[in-house]
Amino acid sequence: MSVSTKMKELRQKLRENQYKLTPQRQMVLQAFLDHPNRHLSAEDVYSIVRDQSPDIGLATVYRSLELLSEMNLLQKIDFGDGRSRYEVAESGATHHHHHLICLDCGQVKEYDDDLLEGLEASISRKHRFTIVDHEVKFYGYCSQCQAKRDHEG
Amino acid sequence: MSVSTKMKELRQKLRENQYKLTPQRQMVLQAFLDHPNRHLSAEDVYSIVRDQSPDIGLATVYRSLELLSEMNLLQKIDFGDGRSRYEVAESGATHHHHHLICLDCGQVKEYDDDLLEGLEASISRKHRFTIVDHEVKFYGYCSQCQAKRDHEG
DNA sequence: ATTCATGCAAATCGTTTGCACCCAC
DNA sequence: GTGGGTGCAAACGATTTGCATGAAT
Repeated sequence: MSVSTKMKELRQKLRENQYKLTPQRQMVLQAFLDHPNRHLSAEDVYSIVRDQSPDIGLATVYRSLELLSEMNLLQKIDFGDGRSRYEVAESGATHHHHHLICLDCGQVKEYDDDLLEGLEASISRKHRFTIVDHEVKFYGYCSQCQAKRDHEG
Repeated sequence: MSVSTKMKELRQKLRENQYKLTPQRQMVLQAFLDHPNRHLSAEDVYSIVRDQSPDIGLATVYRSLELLSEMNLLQKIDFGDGRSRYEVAESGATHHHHHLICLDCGQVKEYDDDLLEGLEASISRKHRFTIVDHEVKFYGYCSQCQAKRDHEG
């Protein structure tokens, strides 16, 4: 649970896959550790990392994000806003959280999911489809924006 | 349920919103009626419509897709393959289907959803979030691709 | 030393937009 | 007739790629 746990995981997984441990890759992962509960886009990461290391290239950020996702250190998510976003992947394989996306302010809330595991099994059987992952998004209005809407009629 | 039902709906909704009924808009909708159970991208529609009307512009297809979605005749979906896809929207407001996406061949199967309505209510209450829509995707392997994988080990 | 990673700029791809002409109303 | 719609080409924004240099092993 210490700050360096994920970083050690990075070190180890890079070695396993014969990739090199570069400062850029560490910095990209660190950006996520420094901004928990956020869903950073490539540009977000670029701007965070550039504060510390102005010479880093945006392409390197993209390449690092892809690599970290392949190694399951990051999870790529798509909120339909035209750019990919990423978050630190949960270690436990199947049990992850999903998102409540506000259609007004764009805020993304997380919610923990337990209820879909059973559903998976029945769908899997019924459709002869081996399910390895699922993704659930709820669209609506957060309490603030809902209040706003109530006022405006 | 006849072929022209949706087309009449188009005519009516265009009028309601003071938009004009053009052959291009009709042809775009017709492309979906002629290809049921498919999830057409803008390029797909463009190539279908161009057979009949070679002078149509891709931009017009995009503009029609946007308009038809706004009027809830089409539903925009995102399978994360880098392009937006569309399908004819279900008339009943809340009850729609979801998708099983094969990670190998990319095939998309549909499945009917009944079970999430109850879930919505409890999430809505717990998170103070007014839910207006949801989207569920299951990722995995269709029976053919699963068989292939079993052979290859 | 070797191999892989980086930074930069150019290329790519889906989608959007500006504009002059055209057509549904 | 007029205002919105179209086709075309150019612009756009996110992401990818080619290539020469640089750094981790």
